[in-house]
Amino acid sequence: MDALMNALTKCILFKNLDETQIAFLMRAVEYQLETYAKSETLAIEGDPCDRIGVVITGKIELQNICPSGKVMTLTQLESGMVFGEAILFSGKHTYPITITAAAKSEVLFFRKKDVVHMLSHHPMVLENYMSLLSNRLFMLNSKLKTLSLETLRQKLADFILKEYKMQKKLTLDIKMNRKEMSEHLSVQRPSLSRELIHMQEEGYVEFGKHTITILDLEALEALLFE
Amino acid sequence: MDALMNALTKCILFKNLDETQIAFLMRAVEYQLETYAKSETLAIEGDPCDRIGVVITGKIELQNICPSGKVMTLTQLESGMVFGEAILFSGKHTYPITITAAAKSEVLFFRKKDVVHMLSHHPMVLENYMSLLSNRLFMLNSKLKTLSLETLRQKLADFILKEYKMQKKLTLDIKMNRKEMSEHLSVQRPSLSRELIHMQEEGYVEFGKHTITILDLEALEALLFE
DNA sequence: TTTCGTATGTACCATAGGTTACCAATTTCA
DNA sequence: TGAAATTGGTAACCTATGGTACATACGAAA
Repeated sequence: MDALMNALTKCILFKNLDETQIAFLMRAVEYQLETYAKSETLAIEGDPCDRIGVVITGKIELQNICPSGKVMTLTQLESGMVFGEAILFSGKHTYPITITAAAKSEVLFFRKKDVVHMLSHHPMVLENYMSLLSNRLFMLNSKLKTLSLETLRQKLADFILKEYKMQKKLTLDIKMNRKEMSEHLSVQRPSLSRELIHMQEEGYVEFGKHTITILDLEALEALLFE
Repeated sequence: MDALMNALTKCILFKNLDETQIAFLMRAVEYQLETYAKSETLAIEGDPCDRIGVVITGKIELQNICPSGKVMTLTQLESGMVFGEAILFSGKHTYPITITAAAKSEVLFFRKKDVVHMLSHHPMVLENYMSLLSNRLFMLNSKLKTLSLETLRQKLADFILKEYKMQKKLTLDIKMNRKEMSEHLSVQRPSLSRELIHMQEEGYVEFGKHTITILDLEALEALLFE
């Protein structure tokens, strides 16, 4: 039970609640604690879904399994992390992906009615749940914006401007090496090198191994709207 | 007040509530009804946001305004439609876009505390709000998946397979003409024609003006995972 | 039927960027 | 310090697709 409470206090749904409050909530609802062996499947795409899961121990993977059998791992979930929270309240009540245990794992499940009970009886849980959905929406939106950039130059400009917003200085420290950077932007490394050089030649930026200096901020911004 | 109730009964937040219930809720919370002239700005990117808006009359536009001044209209909202619902509960409390009135409009605003009041006092509103966020998440997810397809061939395969799922037959009726179809896939019309022909030559499909016949379903699916 | 307009296919070129191979520079480790 | 491994830049090549212009075919109206 220690591991359980440990995971729940880390869980974003119970943020800002202390152990007493969590214990109180848990006594008021039903839940299912299930154990999975390594490589065991929790659910495959299309399976009905009427509850959310909270990872207590182990490691859970969300995967896209193609008809050809190829597996793409989308995310790994660890102790305290939640899945299924959007399916519960959406129109579609089936898993859009496959869920497997990457290690021996314990998962705590709440049915919709119990989730609703917690939401309506504890304002903080409601707030947390809404934050979870909202923040995920924001993240997706920004991913979408990034993906909708057409040229490598635009992707680079977007990347540089985002760093600028975070670092708030014209000479940016770049933690990644070129390989990592190219993967981050999902382009080829030589293509990245080439474009960096072109942008330097054209006076947008100057770069070193682990720095990029913005020379023409406005021009960079303008690139995103061509 | 007639227009107001008319809009609210259409509003997704109050789905499955009758007028009496809506009126009851409205009496329990504060709200602001504001009027905007055509072209008036409700909020610009970066403005603080601590309330959601419901369009009562008129037409509201969500726009992305570039530093260069270029305006991209993202969506038009009409009577009953909601905006700001994700900002309210996300970590960031500023508008990520600009909002303007495309016509003389009335908008009803609820502050966060009033939204929370409605959510926690009426389970149906809670359910509706969650559905709204969840469904939007799903939509974005599927958009993201579509956008992440790299080649025109993959986009086409994805399009055809989606139609197949909906129409559940191998000979698909295509309502759009080529121009509309190319815009839907955001590619050039001649490029689309070219690729359709290649895919026909290679035995994936056969097509006519307003039909596409799937010849090799598995091969089409395989295209998406290359 | 003829004619005009629109939808569609075709052809051609330009270009971005993937792919690969290679070399130089730097780092790491013995 | 020297050798091997890693990293970054360079170059050559190729393909997908955008862009444009044009031809053809079809459908509607006169």
